[in-house]
Amino acid sequence: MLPSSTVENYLKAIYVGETHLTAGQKLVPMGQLAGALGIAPGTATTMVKALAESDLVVYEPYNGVRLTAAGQKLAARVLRRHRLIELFLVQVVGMNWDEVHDDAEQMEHVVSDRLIERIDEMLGQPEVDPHGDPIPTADGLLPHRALESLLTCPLHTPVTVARVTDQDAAFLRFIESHNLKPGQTIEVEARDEVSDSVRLKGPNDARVTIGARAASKLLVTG
Amino acid sequence: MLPSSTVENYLKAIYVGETHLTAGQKLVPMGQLAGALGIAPGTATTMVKALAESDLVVYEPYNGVRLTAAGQKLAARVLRRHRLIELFLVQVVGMNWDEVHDDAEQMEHVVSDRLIERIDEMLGQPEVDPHGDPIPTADGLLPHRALESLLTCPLHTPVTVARVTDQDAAFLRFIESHNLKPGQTIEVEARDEVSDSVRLKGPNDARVTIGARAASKLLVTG
DNA sequence: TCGTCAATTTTGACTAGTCAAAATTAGACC
DNA sequence: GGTCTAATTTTGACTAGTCAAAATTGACGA
Repeated sequence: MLPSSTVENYLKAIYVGETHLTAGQKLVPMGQLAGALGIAPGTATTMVKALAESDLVVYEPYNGVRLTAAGQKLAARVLRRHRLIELFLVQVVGMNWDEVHDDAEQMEHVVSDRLIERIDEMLGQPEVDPHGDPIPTADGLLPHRALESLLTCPLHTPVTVARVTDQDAAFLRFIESHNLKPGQTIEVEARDEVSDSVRLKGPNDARVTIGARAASKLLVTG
Repeated sequence: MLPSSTVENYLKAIYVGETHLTAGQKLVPMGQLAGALGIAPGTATTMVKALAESDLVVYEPYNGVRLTAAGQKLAARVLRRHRLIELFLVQVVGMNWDEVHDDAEQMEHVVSDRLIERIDEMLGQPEVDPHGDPIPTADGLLPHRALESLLTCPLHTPVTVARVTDQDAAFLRFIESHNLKPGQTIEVEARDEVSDSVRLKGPNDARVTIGARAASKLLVTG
């Protein structure tokens, strides 16, 4: 049976949740899942039990949940659709990268495989979406790149922005207005623990100082 | 409150149903509505009563249902989205006209107004979709063209195909393979009551004979 | 006027998904 | 060990949408 939008959203949230687990953890806590989906905790419990019944997840009461191979495959499929659609809306339709998330969120559940593969073809089998998030392949593999954040990359060394891990529209507009979008070359000039900030040299030698929290969301390659 | 996909589908079906009413009729019968939506008759009754409660339709028990002004506006909006999306998928994405219906059917309920208006702009405020179906304007007006079908147009006179009123993929492929798509110029050479058929001269003087039922679905302008 | 029949409505039941609030549990702390 | 707390699960209830089957209605012909 084909999964409902709701099921797809649960799987996607668990998938993403798993990638955010801190070392040693293997399960996504129910509270976190409920928070990510914006639903009541009890609802998450009920639904996850049903997902476990369908062998899409492994559920350990009071501990949390993780995807089975089948669940992973479905989640990757949804993520693939989401990211291809985002890139399509930016590249082909000409929307801004800060306004495509919601449409992609809806479309990912309804468009046909044929349309998705047509989009993939038009875009030339892209590897990343407009935010630099990797696009799972058609057979469910998520290409992994080892990236550093602006909090950990070397100082005074040119690096290229590769990924922005926050979809908030206002944040994305900030990034864009300071020429910090993926592809741009920048340099970390200084980090300051006390003020909790990072000073950057952007293109055209423009300087910006951003908070550590924001800096952690900008991933770069050397 | 924003209407659910289900409500939108009911309104759309009633809207289309109203245009198919034979002279003198003012209401769409419940059975026809249920048939068009592929649901049980009782379900249609229940839902239509709810729609009446929201002042989207006027419901006369045992007689049928019709849209109020508010219902019409919503239905036209959905139809506009559907047809713009179909044209977009053909024109921009390069899909075939016989394979866009289902995607449009789903997408019409979920894409943002912003995306729709962007599409409208890309396509240059088109008036008709790939099947020649008119696209309602943003304020809910459905441009009307007086068209004749191949059953009523003059014989031995060049006419231009303007609209194909059947979304069935096999039918559309047939039309396409015989060069009878909207825009093509053809001529009715003969009609035969007894054999229930119509003989056409297509482009390149190709001859085709089609049934009256099929002929009634091809609308032309002089 | 009456019966018949097809269309329509009503009824009762079911699924998916959700919440609020009460009950429970695991783990941390003393 | 005992206690407290925060997270989690359970419970009961609700909404939207659906169906099958029984009951009703209205129109039509005899």
